[in-house]
Amino acid sequence: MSPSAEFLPTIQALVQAYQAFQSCSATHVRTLGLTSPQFDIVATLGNTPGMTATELGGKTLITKGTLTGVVDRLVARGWVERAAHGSDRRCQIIRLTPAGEALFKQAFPAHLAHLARCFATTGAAQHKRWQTALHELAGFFAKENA
Amino acid sequence: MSPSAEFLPTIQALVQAYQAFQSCSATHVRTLGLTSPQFDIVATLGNTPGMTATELGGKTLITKGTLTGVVDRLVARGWVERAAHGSDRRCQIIRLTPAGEALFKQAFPAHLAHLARCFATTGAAQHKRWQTALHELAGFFAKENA
DNA sequence: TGACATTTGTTCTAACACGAACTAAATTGG
DNA sequence: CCAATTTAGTTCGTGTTAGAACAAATGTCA
Repeated sequence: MSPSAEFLPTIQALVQAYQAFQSCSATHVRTLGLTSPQFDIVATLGNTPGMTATELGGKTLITKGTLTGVVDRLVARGWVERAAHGSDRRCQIIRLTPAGEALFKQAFPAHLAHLARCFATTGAAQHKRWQTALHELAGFFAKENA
Repeated sequence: MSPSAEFLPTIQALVQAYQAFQSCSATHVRTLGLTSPQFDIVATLGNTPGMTATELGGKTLITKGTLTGVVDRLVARGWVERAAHGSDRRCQIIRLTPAGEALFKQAFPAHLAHLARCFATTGAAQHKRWQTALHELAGFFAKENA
């Protein structure tokens, strides 16, 4: 059947690692009153003057169609606002409100600390190895899309 | 700000690798007329006598609440059926219909071949390294959940 | 300048995702 | 044997997701 399929365990491991991270991260983020994508956006906008939706989508890996809805909900909660772009009337600047800034200053370090606990016993060398492996792996999939 | 945060690039790389895979895989699966979870279920049920929903959810990493809906849609398309469990009336056996078997025999090798093309230039040693790295990584997140 | 193409963000549809609440069936303890 | 608990699967509410179609604004180029 399958010629060799030695790559299947790799894929399985990738999915498992991702889901384990997602579960660990999302569960904690929810205790802060946010969903994962919402946290992602607040974290990306923190300590910046704001950015366009396209730029924000690029950094957070959220599709533009999805981004509209996520930002809508953040706007509804008063953490984010849409402002006009100076020169391009198609664009908007999406940025944190003061309430959003306050949320960022509280939630971001809290979540960072949570993640740091997962990696308490790891060193820089291990991270380098992981990052190398993951970048290689991503490259093989990206290659197909081009 | 952040104490060290040397783990952030690792997480970023993990998310990127996963999304690259998802995108590459889902795009191809869609050309076969299936969504990713649907393919996952058909692939899991292929060459088996069927299994309970709990078992199926465990293998595919799909939550039971989600599984109901995905299986519903597969049943509606005539690829999957729910049968009574012999001894436990709470359980059902979820299994492929003949049409589902036919789909499996066609779609599974096709998708495997697509993935194999991504990894055409890799060897067993590289897969071993990747799998080791990913299992380590997953372990650090799973540890937190326990 | 003016037709054409590109870019930006929204809307729409279908599907997935997760937790929580729920029903029914089985299991356990006393 | 029966009450209390556990397990299996569905339903529900909210939110995310991707892709396609769309309108408005901008850019290109002859």
